Amino acid sequence: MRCSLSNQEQILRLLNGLNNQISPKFERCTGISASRYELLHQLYETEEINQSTLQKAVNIDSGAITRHLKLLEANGMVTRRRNPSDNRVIFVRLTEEGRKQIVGYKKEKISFVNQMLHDFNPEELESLSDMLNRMQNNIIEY
Amino acid sequence: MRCSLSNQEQILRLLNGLNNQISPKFERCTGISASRYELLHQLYETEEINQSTLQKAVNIDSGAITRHLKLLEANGMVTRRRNPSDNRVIFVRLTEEGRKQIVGYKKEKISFVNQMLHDFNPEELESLSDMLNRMQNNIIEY
DNA sequence: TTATATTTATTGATGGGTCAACTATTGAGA
DNA sequence: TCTCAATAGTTGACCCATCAATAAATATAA
Repeated sequence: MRCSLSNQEQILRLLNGLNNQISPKFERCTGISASRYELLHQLYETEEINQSTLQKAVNIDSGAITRHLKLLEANGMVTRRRNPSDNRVIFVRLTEEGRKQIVGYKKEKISFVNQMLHDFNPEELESLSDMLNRMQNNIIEY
Repeated sequence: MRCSLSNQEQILRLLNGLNNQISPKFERCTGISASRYELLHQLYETEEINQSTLQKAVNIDSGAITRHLKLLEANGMVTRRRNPSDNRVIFVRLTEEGRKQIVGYKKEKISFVNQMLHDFNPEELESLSDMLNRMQNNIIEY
């Protein structure tokens, strides 16, 4: 019944539950985790990028970025080199192999998303996207 | 720019990013993790409940339930006993101490959620809640 | 009854995330 | 110039989730 939960409180519960459901299913369907996919996708769109801007784009901790990239490098998906003019930063880029692989991942991702949102019309997608962004902004200072 | 991402694909990215943001912030503000809160809340609403129905309500793995409860039991928040008429199942209930504590958590949670959704009108909440549920249903078979 | 299947809970291995402490490099001001 | 602050990345400790393998109790069917 859950009658004692306000609509607002429900949202949080739904979000958390939904994410717990999505993560393993996404990975099963696509062969890659959602964060890892976003990371690769980000790399796919730019020639070369440093880790801290990558981190901001993907919304995970810099420690997590480091570990992802070390693994991807070991798997030959990515190469890294220091910025010669600033030895603190590291430039990351996809290898040829990596560029090929991500195409396959993208296909799987799209088909997963299509299923998940198959009954959403464009206005709903727009509105959902807007609301998610607003939530994120509303807690940005915490 | 992210021009190459369809609206549908964006949603998944937003959801993942949002959850990564929410989890630590929720915990900082309320003093408890979102899943743990839901678990306690569920217990708050029923006298006594067994772990497998608890698991379905909170949407996490049964292993996670076990570990949460062991910790909560160690902290004196819950008690557990076997069902005398079926020794496989374990009944869980809040202690008096637990009931007191959760009231405080609930206050913190509500204020967090109020901030996160402060600019949402009732129709939006309704619609958001509906869409999240639909997404969950759409991937239920995966 | 006895063998088999199902259900409930637990545990270990693994992966992904945070935070905080640390190193190394660069930048800026006295 | 020299010191101090800021920035980029790495690492270890920790939490929370999944999955797969297990144990124990019960249900089912031959």
